[in-house]
Formats: sequence, C-alpha cells, structure tokens
Amino acid sequence: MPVDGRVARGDVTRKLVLRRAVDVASVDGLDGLSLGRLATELELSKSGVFALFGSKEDLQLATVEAAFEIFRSHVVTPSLDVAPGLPRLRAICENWLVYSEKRVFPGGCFFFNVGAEFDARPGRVHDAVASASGSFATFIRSTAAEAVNLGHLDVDAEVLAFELHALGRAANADSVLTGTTTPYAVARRAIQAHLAEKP
Amino acid sequence: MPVDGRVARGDVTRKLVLRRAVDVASVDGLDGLSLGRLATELELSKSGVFALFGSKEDLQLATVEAAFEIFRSHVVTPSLDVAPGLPRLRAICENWLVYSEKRVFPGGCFFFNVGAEFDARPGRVHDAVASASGSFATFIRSTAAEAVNLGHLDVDAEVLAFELHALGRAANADSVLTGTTTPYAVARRAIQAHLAEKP
DNA sequence: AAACAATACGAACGGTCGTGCTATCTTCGA
DNA sequence: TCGAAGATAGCACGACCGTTCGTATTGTTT
Repeated sequence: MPVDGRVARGDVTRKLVLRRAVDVASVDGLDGLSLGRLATELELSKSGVFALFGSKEDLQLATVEAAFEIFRSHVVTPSLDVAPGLPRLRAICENWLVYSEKRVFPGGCFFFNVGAEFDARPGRVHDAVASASGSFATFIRSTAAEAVNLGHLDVDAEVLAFELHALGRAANADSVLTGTTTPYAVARRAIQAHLAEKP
Repeated sequence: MPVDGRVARGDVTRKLVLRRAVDVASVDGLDGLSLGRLATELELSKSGVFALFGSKEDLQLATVEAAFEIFRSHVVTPSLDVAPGLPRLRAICENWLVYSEKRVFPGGCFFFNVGAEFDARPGRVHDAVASASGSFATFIRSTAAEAVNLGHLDVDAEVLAFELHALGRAANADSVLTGTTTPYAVARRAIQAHLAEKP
C-alpha cells in the first residue's frame, strides 16, 4: 500500500511491535503493555516505539485492531467458506474453540481478557473492544437466525447465539485458568447437543 | 475474635481498606490496585496501609479472600436454604444473576474480572483466584448432580453445570461491556429452558 | 513500672512509567 | 541537488510505584 519507502519501513516496525503487543496484552492486559518493555524486548528505543504510535492509548487501540484482524482471519473468514445456516454455525463454533485451544494468543482469547479488563472503564479503548466484541456477537446471531430461517433449526435464534458464544468463552476461561483442556471437551458436548439436526 | 485492642483497631482499618479494594479491583483489576491510591482515597498513609498487609501481593490475596466472602454471602449461602436438587439449582442461578445485575461490585462479578486478569499468570494470586472460582464451579456441579440423582432432571450433570455457569458469566460480561441489561433477560430465558420440569 | 507489640505516620529510596525535546539518518518530491 | 518528511535514537522530566526506615502512639504483658 505505501509506496513511500520511509513509511514502509515504519510499517514493518509497527507490525513487529503490534505482533508482540497483542501477545503481551493477551497475558498481562492492555495496561500491562508498556512502551519500555516492548522496546527492550524488540531491541528498539522507547522513544522510537512511542513516536510510531503517538501515545500509549493509540498503541492500545492499534493493538486491539491488530488482534481483531488476527481473530477474524482465524474464526470469521474461514467460516464464510462454509454453507450458510447450520453448517456455518457449526464451523464458527469449532473455529472459535480451535482458535482458543491452540492459543493463537498465548493468554487465550484476546478479547475475553481485554474485554474483562476494560468492560467497566470509559474511554476509546473500551469502545474499540466493545465494538469488536459486538461485531462478532452480531455475526453469530445473524448466522443463527439464518439457520433458523433456512429451517435447519427450530429454536430462538437469539438465545441460541448467546448460548454458543457463552459456551466458547467459558471453555476458554476455565481452560486458561486451570491449565487443562477438558473444558473444551465439555463445551463441545454442549454445543453438539444444541446444534443437532432437527428435521 | 481479637481480644487485643490494637489488632482490633487494625482489623477495622483492614476491613475498611479491603471493602474499597474489592470495589477498585472489580473495575481496574488487582493490578490497578495501588497502595497510594487506596491510602489517598481513605485518607490514610501509604506506609500505614502497606504495613497492614505486608506487601502488595498479600493485599491482593486479602482482597480476593474478602471478595469471595462477599460472593458467598450473596450467592452460595442463601441457596443453601433452598431444597436440594432442582430448586436449589434454580436459586443458585437466580442469586448469581442478581449478584451480577445489582453490581454488588461496581465492575460486575469480581471473579470474572480478576479471573480473566490472572488466568495466564503464575503465582499465588492466580492460585487463590483459581481456587475460589473452582470452588464455586464444584458447588454448581454437585448441585446439578444432586438434581439428576433426585430424578428432577435427566441430563448430563457436568454439561448442565458448565452451561449454567457459562450463561451467567456471559450475561455479566455482555452487560458490563455494553452497559445494558438485556443480556440478563436472554440468559434467564436460556436457563429457564434448561431447568424446565421434566417428569 | 518496665518491656514489649501493633498501628500509624512522614520522609525517602530506587525503579518504571508515559511523554517531550533534540539530533541523526534515510527517503521522497521538486 | 536541496529541503521537507518520516523513522529512530538519546536524554531528561515529572509522576507514581512498592518498599524501607525511623518514630510516635496506643495497648498488652509481666
């Protein structure tokens, strides 16, 4: 995109910083992010990293955006290749569980952690996190509604979407907190029961 | 308990500090807790607050314990007055939802926030949070198993308990993040469907 | 009455934080 | 070729952090 070699160089560094930032934030939160820590770990100068983003808050916002892109590429985009309705709904759930289970972010789902961190605080970071989280919730809900409209399921689509999203997040939370993988198995059993064929 | 008037005075201050600490931590996390902030807000000296707990980590541990006591008094204890099995399971869910909805902690469920904050970090605080969280999960699970054993329900008790816990936490997360109360209504519909009488 | 223990304070410590200035180097456009 | 623009580094700042120390006050124990 940038034909300018200067900003191209900057974008390389920005990408480098952000990839590290999302990993750090998934474990220590967006508040646990510090310019000095990022700079030291990446062998850059603190002021250089600072200048690249303008402020701590802008770095946090860029981190949220970068994480959302990674999230979409693992969960949303591949699901769109699957047939609408029930098959796609199943794909979303499975892709989400794999995304969490494989620790695409070392601390588990980025938006689970950061959402809990900023849920009760005002500000631009809260709004960005809420927007990303809400966008995915809408995606599940509309897919569930589609499955109902196509006659694949006969349930309350809103409740179903809420339930599936809840099960995934609970599996993520329990697994990361306890260091075990059994929560994913339990969640899969529950999801399977919800998404059984009902002709 | 303490007949010593000195530690009695200290316990008053400790209780004062901890009540503020759990509120602060429910919004800004246990890392957002700072001795200086607590001391300033309560008009105490920073070193005095520090001496009362010995270290920052010990303050965090005491905060977790204090929060767990509040949690139990709102959710667990009142449920034990209800008949075992399905009635008690219903009571647990409703008490939990009310506990979250009424914002007993200003940032929503304390253990949801702090659990997400410390899930991927090692240390004593993580262990304390995991222990408290696991203790409640066990409580739900055993109550669900009891309901099944009593013939009140005919389902997989482990999956049911996981599902109910997941629904409550999701309602809490969505409500706090979006500032709305509709997630509680959706969760209640889902829970009701799970806990319908099946004779 | 004397020795001890716990609370509470104020001042200071070394450290890290985000941020601001300034300078150097590379790359672009005229 | 020259000056503007962006990336990056070095240095210093004020603020806040957790922690330590010395000390006064209050209560207990002997």
